[in-house]
Amino acid sequence: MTGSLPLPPGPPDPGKARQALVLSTVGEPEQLRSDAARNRTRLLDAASRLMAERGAANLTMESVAAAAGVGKGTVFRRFGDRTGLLIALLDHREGLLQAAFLSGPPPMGPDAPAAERLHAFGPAVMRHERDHHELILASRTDPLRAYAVPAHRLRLSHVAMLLRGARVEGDTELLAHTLLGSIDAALVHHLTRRRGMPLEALDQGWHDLVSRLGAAR
Amino acid sequence: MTGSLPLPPGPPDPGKARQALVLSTVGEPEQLRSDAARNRTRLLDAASRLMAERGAANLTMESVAAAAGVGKGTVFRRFGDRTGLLIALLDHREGLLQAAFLSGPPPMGPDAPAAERLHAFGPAVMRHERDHHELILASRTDPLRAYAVPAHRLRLSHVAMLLRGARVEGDTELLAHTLLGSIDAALVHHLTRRRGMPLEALDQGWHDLVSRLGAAR
DNA sequence: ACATTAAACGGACCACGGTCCGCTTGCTCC
DNA sequence: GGAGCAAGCGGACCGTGGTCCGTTTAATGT
Repeated sequence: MTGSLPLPPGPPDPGKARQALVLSTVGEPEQLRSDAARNRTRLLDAASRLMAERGAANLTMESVAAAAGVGKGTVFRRFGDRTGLLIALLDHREGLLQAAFLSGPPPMGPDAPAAERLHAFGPAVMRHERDHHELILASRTDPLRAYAVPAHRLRLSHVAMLLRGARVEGDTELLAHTLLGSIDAALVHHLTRRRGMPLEALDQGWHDLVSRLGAAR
Repeated sequence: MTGSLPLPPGPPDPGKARQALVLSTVGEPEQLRSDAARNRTRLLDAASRLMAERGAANLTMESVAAAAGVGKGTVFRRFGDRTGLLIALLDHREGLLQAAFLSGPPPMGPDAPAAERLHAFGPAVMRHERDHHELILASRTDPLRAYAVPAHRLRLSHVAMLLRGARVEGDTELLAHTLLGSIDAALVHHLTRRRGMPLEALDQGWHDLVSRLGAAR
């Protein structure tokens, strides 16, 4: 989230990085000049519409700029590059999922015991990924970039927290990475679409894995 | 491996897909016309040299073609696209690793018990990835493509086999995916380079994970 | 109101990946 | 060794991502 511009604006953030992560549910694009803010929303709307019409693969920066009625340079200034635009777009759609596990009702939300929340987390993420796979996959041009996306970092710290809450022993950060890896969008898509594995089998695999790591339901 | 051309030549493979996977240690580029074969090796040599000189990011298809003394079209004909070239290049370098776990000495090779082989597998893969991270990361443009690379499929079926050999219960294919995901090149690079985690901690995490899945050493 | 200035804008420009198609060349079969 | 032909070749061509820089504009201070 944060819609932080990849390079142009630099890091004006003095000392609240930690809070920024916690608060980074869904994008507060930090203050922009009025014209810039207006163009930002125009661009996201245009991109969203074009993607729905012609698919992510056919989404060109120039067409987005034209549809939003701005110059191409403006798109790059705002989002850094094509991937940045796609990530910003994706960001818009993470709100519900994040609300569900941060503050929603049990079993995902904070009123359920940690182990239960953990068990509920995987299936919910996989369904979210199924629903947005085109955008997610399209935004994965650079394999390293995914780890820097705030939405991913939020998931990671959330899972690590749940592991600790469920009294799972060991390096919880590493285990969280492993758990998230097992429900990675690309893997899920590969297994369900190309290999024909039903999503329920993946749910089962998730529960099995979580249990083996020591978080009984 | 197999260096099978992504699209142009089509699927002339009648009914030995399974054997092909098993045999696909390191590339037998199926029979090519003499000039094509010669150009193929020239191209791989040129690409390898240019990559060493200027880095993977600066490797352009045109420069490779020029360095090999062929036309640009030839490069695309042979490797399909840039990613195909990078994967073919990577293929060349997988030989030692594959030999080590397919037919090398214990603890990786076939003369050790399955659980022990499994424990030895992770650290070996991670070191291989560390040594070739630039090429591996550069070849990961399309997140789905990685699953289709024969080297990956070989690792997958190998790990699944070891899991069965170690009498691990459950969906071994799914578990193998999870295990491989936990030592994915991008993740390892992220954790060691960007997060400063020592590789030994990842080794430890691997042993821990394998043990929790039920393969005691 | 006006001056000042940093930020935003936009489109010409460039480099690279990928395609296309007319030409050439190495194989196979007589 | 020659004919026929599928495979290979190469470079002109095109679309798109990304950069650059001269111009415009919104905010701020007086």
